[in-house]
Amino acid sequence: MATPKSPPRYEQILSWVFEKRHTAGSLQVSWDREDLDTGAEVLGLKRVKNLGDIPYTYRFRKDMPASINGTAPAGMEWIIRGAGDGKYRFDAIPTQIQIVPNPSLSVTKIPDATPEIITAAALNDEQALLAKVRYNRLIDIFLGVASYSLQSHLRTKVAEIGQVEVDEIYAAVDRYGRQFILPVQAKGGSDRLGITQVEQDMAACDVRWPNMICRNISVQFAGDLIALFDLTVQDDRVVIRREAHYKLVPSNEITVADLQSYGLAAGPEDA
DNA sequence: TTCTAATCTCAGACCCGGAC
DNA sequence: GTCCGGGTCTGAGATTAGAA
Repeated sequence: MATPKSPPRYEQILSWVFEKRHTAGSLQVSWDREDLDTGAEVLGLKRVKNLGDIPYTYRFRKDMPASINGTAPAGMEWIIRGAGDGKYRFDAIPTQIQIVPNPSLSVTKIPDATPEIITAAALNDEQALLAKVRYNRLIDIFLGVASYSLQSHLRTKVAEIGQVEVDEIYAAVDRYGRQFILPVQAKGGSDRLGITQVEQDMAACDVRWPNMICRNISVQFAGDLIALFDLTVQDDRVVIRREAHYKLVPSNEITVADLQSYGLAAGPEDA
């Protein structure tokens, strides 16, 4: 009989930290970076050279190990939040809905204005997605505002959270002169969008642009469509304020019937 | 057996804050 | 103002699993 495969090193270490720090009934479990080293040592595992990769993996890439999530009260799940430099906290929060494109939503065709050279040169899905959103002004179309790309891959430090990265930041103004700051996360490949990401983006914008209204935008490829989400956090849950699907096509493929089928877009002031 | 996809891991880039 | 070290995350190579 084959020996059952042991869980990956990251999972064993994180589970050990949780088990060591968790007390029955508690909904918050604080721990720090050094615990990961201790865990590896106690478990007789090779030391992980990049300790920060462990929490990052279970915050943004993978599901929380079942050995940890299994201890959450009914209807809840554990997430990892930053709690300052080198400090983290497991928080039990209501089970999150997956932010995935709704297949029953209508599709709006947009004349594709992406320069061919950009499409050809994009190195990965995320880069291609952000370029298509930028060149086709999908943020403007989605929110009904005039938006301007401010910075790509903004990295900043937020007290109580730690380092935060936003894929792209837009500044925008609506017809009433209200100014918005729009953190945009492009999701593709194995990355997933969760409450941690949305909270971090909002916190970063709050620190850097306290006088502007923050709107969290997520963009995803959905087959040949681009899905845009306006997200927020309510009662510890990421919720979709608005969602729209766009298909970039040559302009001669858009018919009058297509145009007549589109309703009037709601701007952020209508949401 | 070979190929492909998924997963795991870590070197290096980068940001930030503290020390000087 | 500059340097340096700590911390975080990306991107990609290595490894493993599954399919053909």
